[in-house]
Parts: sequence; structure tokens; C-alpha cells
Amino acid sequence: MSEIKIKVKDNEKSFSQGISPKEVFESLNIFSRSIIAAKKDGKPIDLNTKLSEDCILEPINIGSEEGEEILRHSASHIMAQAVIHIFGKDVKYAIGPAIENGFYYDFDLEHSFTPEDLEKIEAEMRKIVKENYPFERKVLPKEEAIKLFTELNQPYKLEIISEIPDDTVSIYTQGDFTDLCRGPHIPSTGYLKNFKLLSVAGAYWRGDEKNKMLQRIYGTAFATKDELKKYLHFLEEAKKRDHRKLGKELDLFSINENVGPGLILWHPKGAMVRKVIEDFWKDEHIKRGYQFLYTPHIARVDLWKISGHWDFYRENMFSPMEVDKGLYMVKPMNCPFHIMVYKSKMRSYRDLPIRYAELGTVYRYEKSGVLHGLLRVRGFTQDDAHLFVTEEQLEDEIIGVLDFTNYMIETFGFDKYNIYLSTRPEKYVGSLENWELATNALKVAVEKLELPYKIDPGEGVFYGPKIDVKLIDALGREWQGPTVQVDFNLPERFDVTYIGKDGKEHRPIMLHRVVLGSMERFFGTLIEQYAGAFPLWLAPVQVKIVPISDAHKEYAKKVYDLLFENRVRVELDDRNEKMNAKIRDAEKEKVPYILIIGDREVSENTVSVRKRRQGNLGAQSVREFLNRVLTEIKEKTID
RNA sequence: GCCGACGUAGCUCAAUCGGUAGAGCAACUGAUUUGUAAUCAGUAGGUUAGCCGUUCAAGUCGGCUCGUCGGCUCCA
Repeated sequence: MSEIKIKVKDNEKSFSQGISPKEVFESLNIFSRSIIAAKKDGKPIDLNTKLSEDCILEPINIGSEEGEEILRHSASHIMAQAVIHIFGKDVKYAIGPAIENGFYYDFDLEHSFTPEDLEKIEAEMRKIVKENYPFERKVLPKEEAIKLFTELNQPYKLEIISEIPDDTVSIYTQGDFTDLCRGPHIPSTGYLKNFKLLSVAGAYWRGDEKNKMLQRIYGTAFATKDELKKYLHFLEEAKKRDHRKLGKELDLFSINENVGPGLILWHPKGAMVRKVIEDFWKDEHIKRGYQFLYTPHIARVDLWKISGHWDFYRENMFSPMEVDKGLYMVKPMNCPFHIMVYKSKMRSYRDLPIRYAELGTVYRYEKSGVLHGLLRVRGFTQDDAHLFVTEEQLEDEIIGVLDFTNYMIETFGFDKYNIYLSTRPEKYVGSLENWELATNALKVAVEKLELPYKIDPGEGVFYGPKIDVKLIDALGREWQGPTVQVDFNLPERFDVTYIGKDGKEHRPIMLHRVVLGSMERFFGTLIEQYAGAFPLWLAPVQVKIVPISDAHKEYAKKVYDLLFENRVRVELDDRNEKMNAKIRDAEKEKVPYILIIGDREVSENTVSVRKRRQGNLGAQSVREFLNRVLTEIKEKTID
């Protein structure tokens, strides 16, 4: 038998052909049970793959990112096996990949899975794990695979096979269950020790709503018991951070059935936070050379025909209303109005760039099933702006916008977000040169700011490339927030022009951008970011004064007045309650500072300062405390 | 919109097999005057999401509608 050279780390050795990664690792004394697969020249393979050529091998540890993925993928197979054991061979299984934090498998069967079924399936999985069936890989010619899955009556598998370009496909068998799969897998089912099934959900075959709705079971698996426990604990904690729960508890906002789904009622506390955000937002826009606009909520259908929304966006718009025999529509976007302001007179190249900003409230019809607290609603206020720029100005303006976005995210203390640069799709308007120019400008801008980003090739909108910032909620789900979009389309449609140096008409490029996203979504993620405990500068109530008894109320009122005069958001808790009860309530309200006032404070002209979640900080003079608070507010300190 | 689960007092939750809807907190009234996370007592609070049906009897069983939640799809 011939020899092959295998390199592991820096060690190159000869082995006889047909040796497996497991045997190689064993011979080098680096094998352990935590190694579940191997990488051959960077490609993951099974531990028992027979090696036939020179290669570089690396072990894949169960705890590594790749190891976890393999483990979870194998878990999905084991789940499918368990489902078939319980519900019979008539169950059609579709796809079962590993995903972030877990795995799922989609099934097609008559019976609807119940939570009790999940327990049964989990129990059956434990049995399969105990049996410790090896995962056996087999490579088949396509025709044979087709024959196999035809016999098994698995149409989804047949559909997948028909789309695989290769002549052969691989299948994996553990015990009595066989699945079409690229692999690799854990060596045997016994390796799956720490897993849990989490939920059932509907999912269209291939994510297309024209296809059949399948039943998806989500689960998770980890290398260690500890990690699984930690993840389940994280899910519990995430529930506590849920902005919908906190919004109710902290009396920030509500959604009323009679008002309508997806329509937000901002309560005084929530509205105060929004007011602070908006004031800050406006100041920053003035600093950065923006001008403010106010535009109507409705417009003639004619406007939406020019903009193209009538043709391409109608399904997201509320139905038209008839006024004086004409049709009007509620706005889903602000851009056409801003363009009309631009077009209200002749513009010179000297006027550009023009930056129009508006906190514009828009309404979009969203399918009922997708609404989600503040994060997906039907009426929302975009912190919108439209920039009209020349080609020469494009790059600088994009950098300016992105810098602005970045500044906002940092100031609000967001540490969880992803940035995506979406490039030209197949169908597009505008010249190739302009696309190049704009895409490049976006790239230069993110790189200049040293922001980590991913490229979404071809995911741009037809009218121009864009950068999206996706904010992440307590459960790790992404929600589109700030975005900068270049638009080559609307200036054409509206025939937007400026007069250049040459005295001729030119077409400006338009930028759409939001630096927060929408007030609703931004507020929702902000609540989750801080679990409701807003930093001082944002807190709806910044200071709560707690007099110990009636005798201290007069002095407490004086402290209150001083803070109030200095525009600190302060409340005096003069209820007939015990101090401890008042402290408890203030803590539950997540008020940053609690001032206790008793005999000592009155006689010494001080306040006893208690910091939210930290406890007693001791006594301070009233002045001292006021300065501390004012400084912290001014500096927008995040604690 | 689709699949599934859920909807009981302002909030969080009970209510056995279909047999008089109940508790804690909050609210209100009174007492208590308090030193760093809940003072005590009393009062009031309900078309059990809505409508229709089965039944002697429905919070409970069935149907429809609305809403919420988890997903699919879509987006700020």
C-alpha cells in the first residue's frame, strides 16, 4: 500500500493510504474524546474518513465554533430520527441545519407538534444517544440516492438531490435513519450529551410563502452541560430585558387593541425619553449643517405615482382615502415631500450639498404576523434626512453621515450591532460608474471609521447601494436601524436638477439616511440594551427624593425645587409610606439617584445619595449633588 | 398573510371531571411617622377578549372574529 504525507501542526509524517484522521491523531498522541471531526486542508471531514492523498490535518474540538456546528447539525439528525420513531415513516423530513445557538429540522406531517411532543421527542433522542449509533457516511451515485429516497418516500430530499450539480451525493446513516447530508458529523450519537428542544414554529418549504408550510422544531446543543445551562439562563434573562415587558412595567408605552395593532401610545415616561433623544438629535443636526422640514402625513396619489411607490410599494401602503373626488394616501416615506421642497425653486451648485432633516411619521402596512412590540410597527417616526449632493461631494457626505451614525450609536452606548454594506443587485438603475463611485464611497467611509462590516453582495436596493446598521435585541435578533442609501432613481423620476458652473442643468445624487432608524425601534432596542435602567441623561425620572417622615417634607421640597429649577427630572415621593417601601419602588422604577432625607440631612443641609443598584453612597451637600448630576447629564455618562 | 400556542380584576397568576370566578400587588379609606428593597387594617374592583353554538348548567367543550406570543416571509 502506498504512503501519504500528512502534516499536523508543524509535524509532517508518512502514513499508509486509507488511514483515518482519528488514527493519525492517535498515533501522534493528540487524540482525545473532545475531538469530534477533522479539517483536511481547511475542509471539515469525519474522523473516520479514509485519507488517500497528502494533506494538512487539524483536529476539530467539540467546543470550538466548528465543533459546535457539527454537534448541532448531528443533533438535528438525531431529532429527525426520534421524530420518525414516534410519528412513523410517513413523516417527511426537509432540512435540518445548525444555526446560531442551535439547530432546527423542518418536518411535513399531518399531526401538529405540541409542547408535550417535544418532551417525548427529547426522551426518544436520549434513547438514541444512549444506543450510541455510529454516523456512517456513504457516497452514492445520484441515481442510487434518488432510488433510495424514492423508496423512503422523501420528496423534499429528492428535490434537493435534483439540484445538486455533482454526480454523487453523500448520505449519513445512524441506526435506522438515513439522511442526505454533506456532513461531517460526530462519530456516534453518544457524543450528543447536552441538548434541549426549545420550540415549534411554522416555516415555509424553502422560505417561500407559495410553498407548503412545514413544522419546524428548534433546539440547541452545547459541548458542555455548563454552556447549555448558561444559554438557557441567558434566554430566561433575555425575557426580563424584553422591551414589551419593561415597557409595561416602567409605564413607557402601550399598544391598544382598539387603537390598532402596531400603533404605539407613548406614555409620559416613554415620551420623556423620546423628547430627550429628539432634542439631542436636533442639536446634532444643527451642528452638522442640516435644515429641518415639516411635511404632511398625506399626499395626493399623483405624488406617489411620480415617486413610483404607487407601482412598487403599494402593498406596504394603507389604502387610499377619497377627498373631493381625488385620492390621497398616507405616507410610507418622507422622501417625495423633501424632494418637493428642493424643487420649490431653482438650485445652484453653490447651494449643494443640501441636507433636509425631519422627524417624519410614516405608516406602512405590515402583515399582522410580523408585528413585534416597538421593533416592528405600522406607524413610526423616522429620524429621516435627504441629502442632495453633486458627484464630487458624494464621498464626503457619505463619510459625514456615517460618522454621524457612529457618533449616535456610541453616545447611546450601543455595543451590540452589525454593519452591512449592500452592493449592486442584478436589476438596477443608474450608471455603472455612479454605482462604482457610491459603493466605493460607502466602503471608504466605513473603513475610515474603522467600523467592522460585512459585505452583502447583490443585496442593495435597485436604486443604489447602502449601508445598514442592524441593532441587536436581547435575544440576539437583528433589527435594521440606521441606514445610508444612495439613490440614483428618485432624482430621475422627479427630474431633480441644479444649475452647474457651466450654466447647464445637472442631476444631483440623493442620499436617504436615518441615524437612529425610527424612534420606535430605536427606543425598543435602547430599552433592551439597558434592561430599562437608562443612563442618567436619558432616564425619564433622574432623581427621586424620599423624605423619611412628614417632618422632612418641607426640606425635601426645597431640594426638589432646586433640582427642578436646574431642569433635573426629579420626583418627590411624599406618600405616607415607610422609607424602605419608597426605596424599593424607586429601585423598581430604575431611577438612577434616590435621595434620602431625614433629621441628619435637614440639620446638615445635605442629602443622602443612593445610586440605583449600587446602594448608599453617603451624604453630600445639596450643591455637590446637583453639580454631580448636572455634569453627568451634560457628559451623557453611561454607567 | 401562513403554521402553532395563548387571551381570567390595572398588573402577576389560581379556579379538580362542565356545577356559586379567587389570591397577591396596585387603587381607594383609615391608622401608623418610619434611616437605605415591601407597616397594618378595611373597601371597592369581572359581560373570564368578542360573537355564535352544544348543554339543565360553559372561564372550562365546538365554531367564527379580534388581539398577543414563537417562527416563516418582509422591512425603519
